[in-house]
Amino acid sequence: MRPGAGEDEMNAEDPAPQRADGTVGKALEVLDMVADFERPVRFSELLAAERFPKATLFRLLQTLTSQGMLSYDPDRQSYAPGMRLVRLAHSAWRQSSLAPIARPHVDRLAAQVGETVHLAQLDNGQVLYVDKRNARQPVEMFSQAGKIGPAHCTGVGKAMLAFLEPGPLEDALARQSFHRFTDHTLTSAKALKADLARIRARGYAFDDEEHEPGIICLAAPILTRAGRVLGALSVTSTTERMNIPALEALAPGILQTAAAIAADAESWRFPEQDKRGGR
Amino acid sequence: MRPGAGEDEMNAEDPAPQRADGTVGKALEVLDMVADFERPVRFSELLAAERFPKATLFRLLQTLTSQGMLSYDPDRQSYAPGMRLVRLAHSAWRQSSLAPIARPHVDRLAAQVGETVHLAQLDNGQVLYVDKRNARQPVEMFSQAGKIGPAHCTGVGKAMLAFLEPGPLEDALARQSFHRFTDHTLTSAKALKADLARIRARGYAFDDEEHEPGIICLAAPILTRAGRVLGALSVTSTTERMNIPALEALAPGILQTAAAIAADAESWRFPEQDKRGGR
DNA sequence: AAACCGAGTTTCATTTATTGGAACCAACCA
DNA sequence: TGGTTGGTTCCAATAAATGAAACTCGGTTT
Repeated sequence: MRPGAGEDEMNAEDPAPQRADGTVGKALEVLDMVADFERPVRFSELLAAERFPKATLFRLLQTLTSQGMLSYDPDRQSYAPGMRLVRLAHSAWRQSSLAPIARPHVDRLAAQVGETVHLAQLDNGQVLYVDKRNARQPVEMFSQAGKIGPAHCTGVGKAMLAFLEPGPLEDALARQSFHRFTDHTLTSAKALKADLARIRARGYAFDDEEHEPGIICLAAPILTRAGRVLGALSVTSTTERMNIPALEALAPGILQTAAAIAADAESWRFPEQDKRGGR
Repeated sequence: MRPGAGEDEMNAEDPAPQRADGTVGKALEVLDMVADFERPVRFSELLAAERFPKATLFRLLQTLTSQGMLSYDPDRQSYAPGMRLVRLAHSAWRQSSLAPIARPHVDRLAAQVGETVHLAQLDNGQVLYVDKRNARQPVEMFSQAGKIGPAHCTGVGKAMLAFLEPGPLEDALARQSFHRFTDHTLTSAKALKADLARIRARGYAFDDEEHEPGIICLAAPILTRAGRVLGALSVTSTTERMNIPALEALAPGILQTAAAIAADAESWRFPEQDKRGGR
């Protein structure tokens, strides 16, 4: 089994979502659980929320804490994601995300259109924002990079879904909540697929107030020459300032930027540096 | 053994640095190793760099990859930190770091002094930058937040070390490389301790070109009322634009900001929200 | 004050996953 | 063709994870 390969021919009917490779998988599941709470969480809350037996959960938490992946506040007796994650994520962001490569292009586009620009990637069927240029105020750091969002009702999400292979697409669709955020939200796989077909034909996606009322956006996928989805790029505005046709006028610039990012990403090779960071 | 507690009375002579709780520890060690390379890394490179036997390392990598903690590029046959880390770090940054609480204060200070401002915390004896305000251009995202640096030769590092308890201090000192970056770098624990005493007396630290030539900074610790080190705050400039006395003139503002952050951090309690993110 | 409680922690025999030496496979040289 | 490197798989030995139950410790209740 090659790690990266996207197994097409897995049994289509595995009962449990077949997570958890051994102990490490469980530990990471706990880690996710703590992170999902978005606030310090107590042992008993985790215990209630999870299938692990007391003692097991306890040891898992201990291990993660002693490893710095979680931090424990003895006063409040609560766990929170630890700073080691931030350190690790720094590396991840720098070398696995599109952000460093795309930065100059995103900067240019943002300056050009004067609206908010998002750069996103697909992570487990969810949209993961990896960079953002806010028209005015300085970038909100992590509060945006690292944030996840739904794919079924965002421009970047749909732009990426539209160009997925059938296998990964089904997988991603299965992970959508299809939660209705607004009147315009597409709330079924069928409706979404119809839109995806249009997006594929058109080359870019709209979000016409599907996620938040008053917020519209145009998004283009970032694709390798071979057609693999790398990410997506979007320009967001409000119905007050703009409308869909006005956004569409920006499409050429956005598509061009997306293409430029794709080209850079593909030609990118890591310099064969041999120096190690000064630890 | 309470997870968070800083065991004072552990046998002072454990031979190996006693890492690795079980499998999870090993997996995380591999993760760190991959991250430390700061570039995609091949199986054999990791194998050479590490004590794990081939098969073990292989399985560890498989597990981490299938969990999304690493990404694997089949073409180049190389591993890199995965996007799941970015997602997790987002949570960590938001709730475990000082950054969200400190933001308004950091903003204000940055506007006031017109120089680069850093917010840092101590992570395993290293300085971990959690936020940054760049005098001019928009914030460099992760490229700064999540970055680690040496503690022995940076303003924020020394400001934090100076107010550590003897136990944690010794631990942190033992982790310093004491690498000489410039002529001014303090390269021994003895010299550093002398400086820490001055810092403790003075209330703030200088970095007088100890890390980079031409770069000077003034840093203040962020302390709880009880005296526990939460982090540090610094204003950085260049010898071209400023000098040490000029920086010292900014000290009151920096100290005041640090105090304000500490006060906010201490009064901060997480709102007892019960809603969960819309997964 | 004694009994009770519930959250958190530890123990220990049982079960299970991890381990790693060795064999294997597939390219790529020479 | 035969050697070599780089990566993957096997499987019996082993070490680690497991989880039911017992325990501890503050704070309640009766």
